[in-house]
Amino acid sequence: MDDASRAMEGNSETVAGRLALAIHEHRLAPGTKLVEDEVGEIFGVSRTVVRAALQQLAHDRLVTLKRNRGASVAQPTIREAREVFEARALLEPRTARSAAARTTPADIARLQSHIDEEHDALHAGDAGRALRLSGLFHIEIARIADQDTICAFVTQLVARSSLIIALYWQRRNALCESHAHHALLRALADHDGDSAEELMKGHLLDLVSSLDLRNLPGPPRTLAEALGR
Amino acid sequence: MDDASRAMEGNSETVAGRLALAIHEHRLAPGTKLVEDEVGEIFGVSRTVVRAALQQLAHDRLVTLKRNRGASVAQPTIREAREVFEARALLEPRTARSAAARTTPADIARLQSHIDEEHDALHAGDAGRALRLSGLFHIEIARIADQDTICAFVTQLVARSSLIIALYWQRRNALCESHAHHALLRALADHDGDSAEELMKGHLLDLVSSLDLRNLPGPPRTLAEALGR
DNA sequence: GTCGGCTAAATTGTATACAATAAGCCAGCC
DNA sequence: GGCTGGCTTATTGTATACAATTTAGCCGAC
Repeated sequence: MDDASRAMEGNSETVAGRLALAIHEHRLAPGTKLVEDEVGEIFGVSRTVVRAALQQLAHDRLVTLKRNRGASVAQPTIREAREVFEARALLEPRTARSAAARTTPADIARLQSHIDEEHDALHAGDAGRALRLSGLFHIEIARIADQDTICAFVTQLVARSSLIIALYWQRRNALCESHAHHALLRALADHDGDSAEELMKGHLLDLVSSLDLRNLPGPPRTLAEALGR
Repeated sequence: MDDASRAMEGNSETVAGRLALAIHEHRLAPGTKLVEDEVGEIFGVSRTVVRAALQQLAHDRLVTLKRNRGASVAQPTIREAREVFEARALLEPRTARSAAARTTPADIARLQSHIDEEHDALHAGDAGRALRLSGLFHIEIARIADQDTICAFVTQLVARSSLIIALYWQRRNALCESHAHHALLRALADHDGDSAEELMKGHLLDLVSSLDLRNLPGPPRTLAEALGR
């Protein structure tokens, strides 16, 4: 707990952002207990601001908050995982279509840099960072569509997806097939709304199919595990 | 500030819920300043819990929170109003379709009671309560679809719609044409997903068209109003 | 008479103290 | 030996105290 790791701005948004980043990059595993005093000492702030940050994260479903029991990194159930991707399926394809009509060269450059950075991170072995950049790609598309409200929803869904991937990832071969993102980039550059919508729809289906959402081995193993032994 | 009006449970969710209800029923107008001490005294809790409640409402965009400047009931811009209804257009029609496949007689009864209560409230002159019940109808449909995640989004969007209606309502004739809701109820009862989706889509379009989202007379009248006089 | 800065009041931001609740632990009992 | 009971500790819930910031009003200078 050296001084370098603390002494940042004391506002709760910074703390929430740092925690969210750690969750997003899979440095904080689902189920990890987040004790207020500990977090506060790490960031050099009091419990007051830590509590505000945790409540913020709980509202985004990144953290589970039980009364008198404290906060933990959320463990989405299989049902919740399905719901998140169903919501994304409703929002993102049509949003990609809207984005295609508004994409500027600057947007293309930014998306391309995301793909490049993701590629670099993957080859550097930093899968967490790659995953986060992959999510940023989706958020960026919602931003290009100039829809703040939908962008906020997508941002939350992408963050929750990161937790879902941490729990239910199965197909370890192609971590984040940037192929799909590259194809999307092309459709956006060509202002081809039809293709963008279809590509996004297919991409999300691919994502879901890369998860193991069949049985219940993940979070609800409290009882099952105890009975199995 | 009699004792009857305070002395409820001191948790922030209760306070947030009470405030949200007041906003939803148009008893708290957009732009109203929410001073922490005042709210705390009204509900008989300390600023700590009031702050938590306000942050919660701010996350739902029902309240605007500016650093060192406090909280106010949000004043959605025209742009935000459009975005909210665009998001609803993406989420609700398809959700109504899903709901139609799962609607039970108990669901029908509950929806019917919402329509009836809305009718009663309207004839009793309680437009605020009618508006809230009208919103509950939409939320109930998302709940029937058994989609907690989408339901949470719809809940937030309905609440924000209430603020938008407070600011931009124009067509005063048919307050909440329960005709549309009644038709939707029929489609759900018949498990007619196609009709439910179409009816919901049309209903949302009607809602938007009943608003005056053209010029900028609403919230940004800070400068315009001053210049006009 | 108006503009500028200065002071005071009000309000929010943060930390800490205390109370309440839950979890862990040891002892005693069946 | 295992279980139950109360005690201890750790952690959260809430209130309050203090610091920082904004806001309003006022006085003085130009």
